[in-house]
Amino acid sequence: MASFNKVILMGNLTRDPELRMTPGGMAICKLGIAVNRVFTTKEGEKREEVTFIDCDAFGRQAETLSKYMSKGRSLLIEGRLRLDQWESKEGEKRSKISVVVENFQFTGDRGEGGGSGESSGSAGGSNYESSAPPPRTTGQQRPPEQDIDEDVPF
Amino acid sequence: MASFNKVILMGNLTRDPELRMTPGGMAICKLGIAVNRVFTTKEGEKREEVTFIDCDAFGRQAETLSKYMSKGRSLLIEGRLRLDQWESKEGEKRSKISVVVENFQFTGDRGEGGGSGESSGSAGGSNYESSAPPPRTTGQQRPPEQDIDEDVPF
Amino acid sequence: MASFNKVILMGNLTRDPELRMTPGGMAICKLGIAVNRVFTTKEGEKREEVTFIDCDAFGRQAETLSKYMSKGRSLLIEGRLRLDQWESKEGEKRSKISVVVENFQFTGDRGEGGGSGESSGSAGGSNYESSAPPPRTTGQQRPPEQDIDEDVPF
Amino acid sequence: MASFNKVILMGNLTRDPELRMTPGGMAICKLGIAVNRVFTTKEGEKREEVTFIDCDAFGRQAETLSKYMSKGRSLLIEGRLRLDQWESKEGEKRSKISVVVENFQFTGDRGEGGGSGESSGSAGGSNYESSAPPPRTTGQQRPPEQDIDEDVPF
DNA sequence: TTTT
DNA sequence: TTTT
Repeated sequence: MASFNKVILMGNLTRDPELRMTPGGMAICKLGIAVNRVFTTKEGEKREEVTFIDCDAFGRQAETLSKYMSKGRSLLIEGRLRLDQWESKEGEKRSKISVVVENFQFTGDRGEGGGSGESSGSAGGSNYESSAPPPRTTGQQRPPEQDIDEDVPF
Repeated sequence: MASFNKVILMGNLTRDPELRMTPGGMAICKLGIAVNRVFTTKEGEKREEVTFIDCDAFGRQAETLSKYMSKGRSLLIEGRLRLDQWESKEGEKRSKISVVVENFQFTGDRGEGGGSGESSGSAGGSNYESSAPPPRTTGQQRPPEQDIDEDVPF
Repeated sequence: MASFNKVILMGNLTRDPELRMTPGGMAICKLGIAVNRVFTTKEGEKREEVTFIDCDAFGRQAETLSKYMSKGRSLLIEGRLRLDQWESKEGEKRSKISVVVENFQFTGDRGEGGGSGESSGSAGGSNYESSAPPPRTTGQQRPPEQDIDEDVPF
Repeated sequence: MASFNKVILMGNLTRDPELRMTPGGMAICKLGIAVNRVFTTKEGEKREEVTFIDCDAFGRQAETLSKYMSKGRSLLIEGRLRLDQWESKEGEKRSKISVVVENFQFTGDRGEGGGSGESSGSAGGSNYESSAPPPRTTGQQRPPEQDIDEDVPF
């Protein structure tokens, strides 16, 4: 029953981010990323293998990504695998693996400096002895409100 | 400037969790975890290397961990490294690396089933075309409120 | 140009492992894993999302997995995403994301104890001052071929 | 008994790499890395938290890192936590957590392009039907010693 | 200070 | 094609 689902990818955007909005008003940013792997075969030839994968970011992360990212840029993504399943019009079952973005880092291959999907929330940790010290962590997606929610997580 | 800090550990608690409270009312759970690594030396001897590391969880995660975990139990932790620095009374600089827990999973070595540090938050992803589709993800620490926060994350 | 491709999954096998052999004599183990995610919607309903994903292990790891794993068992996998692309007989482009296993851990939901994809290699680290100190790490999944190549890795 | 120990860090070197040699002739590269985390406190102040951590790489990886890295450069490291324990001359027990490097990627904050700790080994995966199919993966960091051990990994 |  |  225990489960874990973590993906960490660094690569380059294969196209400009696409920002959409759900009927419910949630921003979604659709990204395509290419992750290269260079390796040498047993015979000593150099080869490159590319993994193209689609990623979805949500909420404020979606907005940030669509605002600052563009085709070709380098990005580090942390997220989880998600399986989408549907039926084609011909009635065949189809499915696709993509990545749900949970966190990201701009990585500066073009010298863009390092922005991140992290943000609000306070220190967390070393200084929690101080007066109002809500600990915190991986950002935007974990606002101060996080500990308001009261029900047991399982 | 880009940076990333991710730790994923699975091991056993070396002591019962200790629950504390900050002056500001934030719960902190202090954990000790032992992570074993078995390897075979060049000479063919089997050896075991143990890494003992202290971890801190916060907020509702702290409460859940202290409620359900105990010495010896198996736990999967996701978090980040944190450095604490201080001076000993003798005036020497001291420092210590620990782990700030961002997520966890009970792993059932004793058949305890799988609870998790994940919780509230809605679907996220496949069903975002639906009417009220707030995506969501890694849990407790990312409540629905996550996209309320408006400032740019960097 | 920098890239990174890491997946860490824990879940249950959806079928018995399937062991194959390449023409070149390399063992391949094909696995299907189900990774569950339980979450609570904004409206407070509990839901479960499952990600089914195919994984391939190679060499001695393939043999170990096929020998000790079976449908339903729990497994922790570390690996990388791989994209396979081909054309259907109808001439349509098809592609599929799977996971190449680089390391694994048996996780004991059924009390199976903890075996691992790690093996041979010596200490590495704390004891490297000793006489024969070749450090080592993630083992088994790195077949003999790997150390043939002697030149600079980039 | 199941265990897992994975660290992924991206940051900047705090000093030039230091290359040493063990009595047994194994190269060791000692690195200091600084990982920054920027966050906003509950009160809206921006703060930065830095984690300094020491890392050791071995074998050919050690040589590559010492050859191409220098103070200030950006690096992505994958590895595991290791605990060293000793006694001070005063007889106190001391310990220190560091990181054993298992893989790395040069990350181009200064435009250095992307070298990597990966190397030799062949495709792995998509092309394993071909004649010479040794799959491969995380390379270089796994010195020749690793494949000496032939028995089952647990 | 240490767990399986 | 699907596991707990």
